[in-house]
Amino acid sequence: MHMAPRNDSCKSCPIRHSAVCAECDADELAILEQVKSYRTYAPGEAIASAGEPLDHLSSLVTGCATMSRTLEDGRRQSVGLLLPADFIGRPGRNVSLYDIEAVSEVTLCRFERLQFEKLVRNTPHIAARLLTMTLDELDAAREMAVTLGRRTAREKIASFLVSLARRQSAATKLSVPKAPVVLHLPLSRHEIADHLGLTIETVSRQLTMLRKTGVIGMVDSRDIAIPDFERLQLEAGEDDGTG
Amino acid sequence: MHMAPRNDSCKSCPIRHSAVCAECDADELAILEQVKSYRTYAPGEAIASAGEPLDHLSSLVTGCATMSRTLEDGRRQSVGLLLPADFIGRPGRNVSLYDIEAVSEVTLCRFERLQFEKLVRNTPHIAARLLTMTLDELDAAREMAVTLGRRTAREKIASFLVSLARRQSAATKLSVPKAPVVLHLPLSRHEIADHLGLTIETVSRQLTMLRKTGVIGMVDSRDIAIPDFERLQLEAGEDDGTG
DNA sequence: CGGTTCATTGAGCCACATCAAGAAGTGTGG
DNA sequence: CCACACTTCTTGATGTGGCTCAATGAACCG
Repeated sequence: MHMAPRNDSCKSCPIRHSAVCAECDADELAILEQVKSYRTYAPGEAIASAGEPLDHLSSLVTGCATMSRTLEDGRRQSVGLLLPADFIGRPGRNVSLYDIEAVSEVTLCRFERLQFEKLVRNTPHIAARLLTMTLDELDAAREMAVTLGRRTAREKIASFLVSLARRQSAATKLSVPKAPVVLHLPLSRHEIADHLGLTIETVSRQLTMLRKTGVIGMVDSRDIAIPDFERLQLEAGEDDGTG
Repeated sequence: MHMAPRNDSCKSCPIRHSAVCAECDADELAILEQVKSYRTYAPGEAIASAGEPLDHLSSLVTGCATMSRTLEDGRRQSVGLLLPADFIGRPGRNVSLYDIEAVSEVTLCRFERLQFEKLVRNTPHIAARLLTMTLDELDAAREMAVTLGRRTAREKIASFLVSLARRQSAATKLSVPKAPVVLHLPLSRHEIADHLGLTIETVSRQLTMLRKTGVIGMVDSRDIAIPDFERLQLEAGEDDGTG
């Protein structure tokens, strides 16, 4: 629970143009500068817990986190993978419905809840951006539901790799990853399993199946080579709705 | 594809206080009155199709619809059950990502897309309400992900009944359904199966299991009696995140 | 009445879970 | 530098929840 970098300028912020502040002009940014604060979390550290108060709203600046629910008997399901620019928390609610856990070292750009809610009310650029981001998350959550409900283990793994590759290349401005060569997995097998509603053993087995059939290559257990992205999409049983 | 009631007054609208217009004042309502139009759909009729243009945004006024995706080989997964007050369509996108299908006779209160987007920009009460509703849908979609990914068939069925009972009693202002006695299922076995990532046979079997163990009673195949709501919640493996 | 659709029930099977055992990496202390 | 513990990943053997296939029943309708 260490405080992080003194307030860096928003101008040099890596998520300046993709986070909730993306549409803000210079004046609005100046206000954000005044009320924001950074905080970092170590890998494995809890950022929020289901049912507990969450009195800051934040943007994830660097690192990776998961959002999950654990049932009484220990079954866990991830409901979202948080990457840079993703927003954490819900304006209008001071309790988290999910556990949010840092997977790698995470830096958040935080706003005190009441202050941020006031900003949302008074800053149309923030409200509009927040709406757009929430709608995008909703699409992603529904896509997840299709995967969890109807895809096979193999398709789930392939889908996961595809969506990860897409998000990674979106961050580097290539909307269609032509040859991302190698994809780094931010999650362990266990975390992937929880994300896809599988067990670690099934995740491991399906990854080796994909490797043995040449769909992917494995540099090491966390780095996946994708020689043919379209073939991977095919394995994912993708149906992007444009049919 | 028949046009529905001439423009009824918003004042007598059944979803006046729960739809996207809920927070509007009299002046704002007057504007909505001018640009809205009603349309009804027969049971089974398509309201939108995945990948096809959707040039109206609407509120569902009466009836019930599903939102789903069908994969090439016919596997179908519902990603949402649309009931009165629910919003259909996404501002800023003119294509639907999902099939939306009337399950019963449906009446929509529709707005032409560009007009509505302008309203969102210029009417904070609408923008704020839309954000709140979108955040609620996001919570629901994530809850769905937990159910699809980690609950057993029996728990899925019980969860579904619980959430249906909650939504039904929310519509009638009781936040905790004390004894809703009998719950009407708006969906067929097939539609329930697609909603829960199961087959019709499993849905049928689990319903009879719940009946045989006394958790529910069946008036007929579409009407379920719930003698003890808490017991049903227990069967659902509910973990509402509050502790 | 037959035809059609929807729900239930049974028998058998299979994809994925569970249980169990290595293997490979990583960090710590001597 | 190695020995050891510990964690993560892989692989194999076996079990099972829910799917598939198939038949029957029940409601509706022309």
